[in-house]
Amino acid sequence: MARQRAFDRDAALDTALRAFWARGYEATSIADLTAAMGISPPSLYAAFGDKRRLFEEAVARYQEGYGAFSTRALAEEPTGRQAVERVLMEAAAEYTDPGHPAGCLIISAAVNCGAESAEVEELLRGFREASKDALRKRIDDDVAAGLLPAGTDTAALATYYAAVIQGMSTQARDGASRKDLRQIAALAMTVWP
Amino acid sequence: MARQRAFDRDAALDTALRAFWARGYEATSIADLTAAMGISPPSLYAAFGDKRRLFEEAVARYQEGYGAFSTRALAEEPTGRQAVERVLMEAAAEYTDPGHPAGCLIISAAVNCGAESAEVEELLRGFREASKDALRKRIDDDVAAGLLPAGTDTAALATYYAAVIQGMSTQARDGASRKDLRQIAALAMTVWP
DNA sequence: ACCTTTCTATAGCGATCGATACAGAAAACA
DNA sequence: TGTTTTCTGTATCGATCGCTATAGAAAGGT
Repeated sequence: MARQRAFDRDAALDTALRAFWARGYEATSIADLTAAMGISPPSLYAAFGDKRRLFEEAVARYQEGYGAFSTRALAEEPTGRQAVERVLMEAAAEYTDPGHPAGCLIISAAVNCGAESAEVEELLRGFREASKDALRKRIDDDVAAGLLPAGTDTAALATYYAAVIQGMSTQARDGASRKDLRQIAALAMTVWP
Repeated sequence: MARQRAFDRDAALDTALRAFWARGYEATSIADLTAAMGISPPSLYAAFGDKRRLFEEAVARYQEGYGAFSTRALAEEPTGRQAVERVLMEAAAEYTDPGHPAGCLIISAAVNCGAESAEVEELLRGFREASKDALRKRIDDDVAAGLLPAGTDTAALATYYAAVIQGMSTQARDGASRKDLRQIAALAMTVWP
């Protein structure tokens, strides 16, 4: 028996996610967010807590949506090689999709953080490390399956592909085309032992 | 016939450069800078103009100092291949030097900028594009010298190596070791045609 | 129609942002 | 030593930061 919310919480969260994606955590002010979401500060705080929790929720939504291609590729492809190749190719497509900001939110949204939001930077850093570990586990599978020679330095390979993906995100934010990123991905796959 | 500056302008600029390098342009406040440089705001403004000009001067100093290894490598090595390999190997060393902040200032100091400092972001973006062009010109030399087959997509190679370098910077800022970066560099060189 | 509850918008909180007005202090010249 | 000039620190400017107190508006239950 009470008044109900006048805005679509999910749509507002998606708008906030895109704002953080485009400009980063600290550079996106509450005023920017409320203007983009079409609501006033008290509505934002009532629905999402505070700026940090809104960001964390936006990151979670990103991981389940725009950024889920990576987890899907690693889970669905039969071999580590195919999984890595698909991650790279889908990243090339996703990072240059004109329907949303360029690059990867996890990689680029909390790079320049002051001391007060160092924890936000650390949060994304943790997700990046988790992605690298996921790559490595999948490459380890190929060693276990005999598709890669025993003794292959899978950690080095995973670090290499993580770096390539992060470079692709930076290139995309600098204006590289989908074709540019596909060529990076194709060249990076020639490294596979 | 007047009072002279009580602080070392060069040392203060180096301190500011390191602060920007560690936290980024917007996240480094005037209060942070004056505290690190050991001077008061009026002294900073008298010596360097304003925050943006101080940053631009810090970037110029970076390019002539910590970041000059890249220009040197491209100029001094006899072939494009050796030049690119040396850039990657020296980047691995430089990005993880414990004597200064990790990674590359040009790549990481102006990623999350608000609308008001978009020009700063654009400045570094331009330097990144110039670096990529310099890589390409050096790779073109190898095609002209017959070291690479005619018709080699040198732009794609340059974009690839630029992406790898940017990924190395991100990895270094995330805590990767010098050995990690050397392995990325070595793997990246196996792509060379 | 009334009451209760939760949403909404306006306005403003203290803190910090980049940048300065002001006055005192120090160095080179007379 | 006195004058001039520029540097120095304190204290503060208006604007913006993240966030919230307050009061009015809207929706469900009776």
